[in-house]
Amino acid sequence: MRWEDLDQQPCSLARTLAVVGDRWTLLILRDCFLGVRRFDVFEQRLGITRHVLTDRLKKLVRYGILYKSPYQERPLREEYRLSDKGLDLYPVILGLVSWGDKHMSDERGAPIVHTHKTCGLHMQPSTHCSECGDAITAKDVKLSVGVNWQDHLDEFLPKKPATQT
Amino acid sequence: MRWEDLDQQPCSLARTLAVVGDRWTLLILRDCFLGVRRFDVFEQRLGITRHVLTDRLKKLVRYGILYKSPYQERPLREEYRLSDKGLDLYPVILGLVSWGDKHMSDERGAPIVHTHKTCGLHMQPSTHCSECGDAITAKDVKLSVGVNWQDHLDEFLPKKPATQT
DNA sequence: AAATATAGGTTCCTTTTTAGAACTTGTCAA
DNA sequence: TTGACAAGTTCTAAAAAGGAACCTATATTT
Repeated sequence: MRWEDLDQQPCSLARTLAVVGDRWTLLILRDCFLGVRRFDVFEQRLGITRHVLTDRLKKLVRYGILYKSPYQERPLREEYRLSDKGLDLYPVILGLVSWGDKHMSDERGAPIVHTHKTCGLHMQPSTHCSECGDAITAKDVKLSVGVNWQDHLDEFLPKKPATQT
Repeated sequence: MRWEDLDQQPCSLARTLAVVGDRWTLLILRDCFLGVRRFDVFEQRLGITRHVLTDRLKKLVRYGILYKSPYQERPLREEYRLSDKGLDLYPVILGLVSWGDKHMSDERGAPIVHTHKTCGLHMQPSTHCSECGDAITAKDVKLSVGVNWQDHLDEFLPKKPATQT
């Protein structure tokens, strides 16, 4: 299976990872959220090779997460900017950062602090139910197969269920 | 830079990606959240090679995201289970799935439906401020460098700020 | 007793990705 | 005329992943 073929899988996680699930893409997007827009700035900040950077930017444009916008002519130069689809990835980045703050940080604490403009306080993201608004954890949610996907049931559930303890 | 050296970077996103930022790890964890615990079940469901699966499971154990638990002796067999640190990754998975549901799904809709046990409704995750509880998007949050990290400022902010439009 | 099955790997070789450095193109400034 | 700049492309080498066969201890089947 070629990696990008994951975007045809009957799983939204696999489809998302087909786009952002490699070594570099989410770091590129982090820099986008920090305001980086130009090829050479990505290159210097990330230490990524030009070849891979070119490839990843093209892919992000192809999937509509970034778009190219000219900032000068003669010679034509374009910068990369987040589309609405790209901005929608913010909760994902925030989730990853928050997990890292909690589980991977050293004695100096979190490198980046998030300030909520509305209330003015330093915040961590908290995941809530879209329907009732309650905060949720893994144990509060039950997964089931969507009505149009019943024929893929065997791909979702383990073939050999783990023993319950 | 070796990939895993990212876990020393002054960025919680990079540190998190050092652990889960490769092609397979988040798909393995998805299966963990669906109840998969054994080597051969992961292998069959994912179509991953045994070599890479061995490597990723070892890494997840090394970082304390999974732990091995014996389920029989003679011969000793162990299964892989999510630790609390692993369970904390649930919001990340939910965020990625939710983005895929919105931006990568076809006419059949979301393959997996999430039911909130408390309210009984199908839900999408919603990201909120831990302090005031309001729902947030990318535009509601301002990033700044933590007090113990001021000397790394140049690594956080673009060296050549993008022109504002 | 010998052969087969099972779970969880390891080994070996091939293919694909990534790294690292040099080269390209159009334009402007010294 | 030479050099700089931005955004690539091209080349070779190294690292990672894919694919298949082999290994080990035990239990079951023939």
